[in-house]
Amino acid sequence: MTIDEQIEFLKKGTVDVIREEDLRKKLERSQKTGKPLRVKWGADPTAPDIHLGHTVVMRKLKAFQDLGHTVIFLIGSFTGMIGDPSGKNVTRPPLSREEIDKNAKTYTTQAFKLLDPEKTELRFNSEWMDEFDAAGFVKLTSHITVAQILERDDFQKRMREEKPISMHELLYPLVQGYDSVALKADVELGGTDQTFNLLVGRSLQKEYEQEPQVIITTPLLEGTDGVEKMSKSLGNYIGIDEPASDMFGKIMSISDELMWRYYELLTDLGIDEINALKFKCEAGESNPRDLKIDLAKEIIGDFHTEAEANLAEANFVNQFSKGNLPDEIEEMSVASQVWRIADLLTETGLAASKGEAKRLIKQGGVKVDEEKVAHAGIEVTTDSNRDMLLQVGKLKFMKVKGN
RNA sequence: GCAAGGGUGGUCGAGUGGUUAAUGGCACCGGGCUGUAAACCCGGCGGAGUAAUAUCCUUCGUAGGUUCGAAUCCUACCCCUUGCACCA
Repeated sequence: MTIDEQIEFLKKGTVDVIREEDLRKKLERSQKTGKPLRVKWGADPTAPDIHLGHTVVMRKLKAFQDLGHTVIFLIGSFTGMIGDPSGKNVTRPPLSREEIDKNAKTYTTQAFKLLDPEKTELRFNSEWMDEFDAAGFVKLTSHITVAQILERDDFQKRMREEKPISMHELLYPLVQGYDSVALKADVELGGTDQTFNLLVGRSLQKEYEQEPQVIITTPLLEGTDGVEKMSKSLGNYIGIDEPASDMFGKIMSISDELMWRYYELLTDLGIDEINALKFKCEAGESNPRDLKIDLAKEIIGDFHTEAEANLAEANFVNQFSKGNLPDEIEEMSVASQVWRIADLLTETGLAASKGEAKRLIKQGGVKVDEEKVAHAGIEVTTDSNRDMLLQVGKLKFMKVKGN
């Protein structure tokens, strides 16, 4: 690839590259000297579950690796105590060494589903942050001004709204920026919410007389609801270690509109290819369901085998397109007795409370042995000789047997 | 410490004595429709109880109190926020 092609390749699906000339310079030098670029990516050690949202930036890191560069996967073992200021943060209790190691291990195991371990360097920022004494740290803070830090959008916003900003929160961007100094990073990647922090890295590197890093930001992926950004706490995420069938189902349930966004940010298809698909879809030549199936298989392929992806598809078609029962249904045994149906639903956990069970029945969402339950007064008998099939809605199935 | 504002159901956010288990949005759940677990439409969304009603219980930071009746008024306490405090 020529340098121009490399830049195009690296720019796809990003929001900002600051600055492109710097990137070109670095790429050229790397090509000439054969020395790979050091591409930094930082992660918080408190939330080791990677979801598709994280993979947007990870895919970009992979792109760098494909060009021969080195990814530095930085675990913010020190910064984790602060938490990136978002307005709601409070100081977090420091994690123990063991917890951090454990989370880091989970993190890397998941990350290496996409990244090449051979070209990845794992680091922790407590390596250098723990070295600081108070005097040293004060000295570090002297490299940036209050005004510079307060420029950050959410600080501005909180000042305007008279919301609190704790002193330690101001330190977060500073420490993250210093990490770039310590690592001599050439490039740092992050979501658009990281722009400010990444820029601090640039200016600190200048302060320390290093060549400033190039900053590349990627969009924040919307979660399955299509509105909020994907996050675990909002429950709108698709985790990358979820079973293929779960991933398949979740991807099929995103809106048709959101599908395009996922195509753009979560697959290797080029923009032109995606536009072609979109065009065909609008022209009625292909239907969104099939495109969504392709998308699901494409994404699942990154984290599971092809066979698993195909099986997930087959199960989906079987269950939802054809309305058949799923292949695998959870089994459970309960006391052999006469049950009022609502009691059995709560006993098996298919309903959280009797009130909910009755509501579900009233709304026509409960079936026993594929027969709709008419009202909550119905009684059923469990015994050990046969399985009774309970069904709540379209997704919950259970075989129940007396013991 | 002083002054002011605030703590409501998964979340955001109304509500300042009585049809308030508490408007509305979001999330979520069920049904309908469909080429999709999309969109759209309808319904639900504290617990117990009933076939269904009835009924009962618990809930608006905590604990008391006033009242026939309180998320709403009073008292104390806890927590959060902003401002003030020196130079004046």
